[in-house]
Amino acid sequence: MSGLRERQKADRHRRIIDAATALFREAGYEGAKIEAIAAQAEVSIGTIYNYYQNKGDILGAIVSMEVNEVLNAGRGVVASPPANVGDALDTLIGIYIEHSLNYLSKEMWRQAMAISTQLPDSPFGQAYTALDRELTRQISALITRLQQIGLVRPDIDGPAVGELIFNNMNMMFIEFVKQDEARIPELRAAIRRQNRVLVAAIGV
Amino acid sequence: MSGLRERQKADRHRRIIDAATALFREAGYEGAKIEAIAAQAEVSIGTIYNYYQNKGDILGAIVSMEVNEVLNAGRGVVASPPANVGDALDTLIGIYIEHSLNYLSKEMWRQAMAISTQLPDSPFGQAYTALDRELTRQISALITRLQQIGLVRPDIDGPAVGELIFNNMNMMFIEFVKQDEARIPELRAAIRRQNRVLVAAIGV
DNA sequence: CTCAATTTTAGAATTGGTTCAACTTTTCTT
DNA sequence: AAGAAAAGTTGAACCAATTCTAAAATTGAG
Repeated sequence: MSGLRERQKADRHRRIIDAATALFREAGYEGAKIEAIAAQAEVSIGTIYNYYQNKGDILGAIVSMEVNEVLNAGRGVVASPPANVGDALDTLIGIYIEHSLNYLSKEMWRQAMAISTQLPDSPFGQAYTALDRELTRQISALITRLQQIGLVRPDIDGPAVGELIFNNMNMMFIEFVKQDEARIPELRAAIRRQNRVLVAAIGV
Repeated sequence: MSGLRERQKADRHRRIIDAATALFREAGYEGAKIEAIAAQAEVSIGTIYNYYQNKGDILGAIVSMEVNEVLNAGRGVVASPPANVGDALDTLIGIYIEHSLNYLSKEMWRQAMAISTQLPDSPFGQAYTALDRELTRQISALITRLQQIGLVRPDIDGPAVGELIFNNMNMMFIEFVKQDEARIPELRAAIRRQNRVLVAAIGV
């Protein structure tokens, strides 16, 4: 199992990701040449393509780590949400949005999203779709939780509402990363406004 | 004004678009090489790049025509909508979705959407964002129209609801084009289900 | 311990979008 | 109608992602 080859492989994986993370941030996705990533990771170009199918998959590995962190952070809110539908949603969405630029620049997000629609069947494309689904599920889970607490009407279609809220938030986030000058507070305010009608409709 | 040069220019534009449309459909976006488009349009590679900044802008020109047609078709619904909030929304959204694959394949949509997030400042990126905004406006206009008719409560925030509905529909459409096996009736049914809560909430 | 099988690496070759400097065509001026 | 200026065209050269194949390293059987 854990022979020399295994350790070397893990080590090379880490070196490639570290090099790519640094270069993507410094030079942007397009600006980070595979040759440079290979050089910085002390690995050949061929090796990179042995580990990742294409440049996008390297970015994908980084994005996946980021989204998983966000999902983790969200679990706390679902477990014990603020005692008010509007605040509960705003808190969860706030976690998603506020974390989003910790490790990834807007340009990296743009590229990641573009690749996931361009190549939906690539490893990263599938992983990204799965992550979106988990985020949707988490929002639906929050609605369900609020129904249990008695803050949301029990006859509400939780999954449908969760999808609606996630899809709207996601599109708003896409527009947000497309505009370099857009700011997080305005994004959150816009989403709150959009959710208001819904919050009024589903609250007891 | 309408000298020889103008006519030649218009003719070359048309030839390039015709060649690209044919080749994109035959070989897919990636499969349609610029060299082949140039050959079929009886124009040199350089000329193509004189008319369009990059390959994506050629696809962009085709997508824009398609979306404008859809916007036009939607105007009729806004002018005289079905006498029921749910049906009105479903009819408008139905027009968008049913028209969507008339000229463009799913693969072409994927590429177009990817490019618009990847290069939001390219001519096509900006045009695509503008088209999305117009679609959003049209949905909001429908809500406003329904308020005038007295089918939607007058205190409802029409623009916010329009954004919510468009953003949800758009994300659903993105997922739809990402899956080659997804079918239009199921897409429409899923969107109807998501909109149901909202429809109930805004109806008088 | 040795060596053949297997896995992995290296980097040169390929590919296809994009750029650019030289050449043509059209238009304008007189 | 001639010549200069402006506008547009051309395709070979460039660049960076990806592919391919020969060479190197690791493993495990005997």
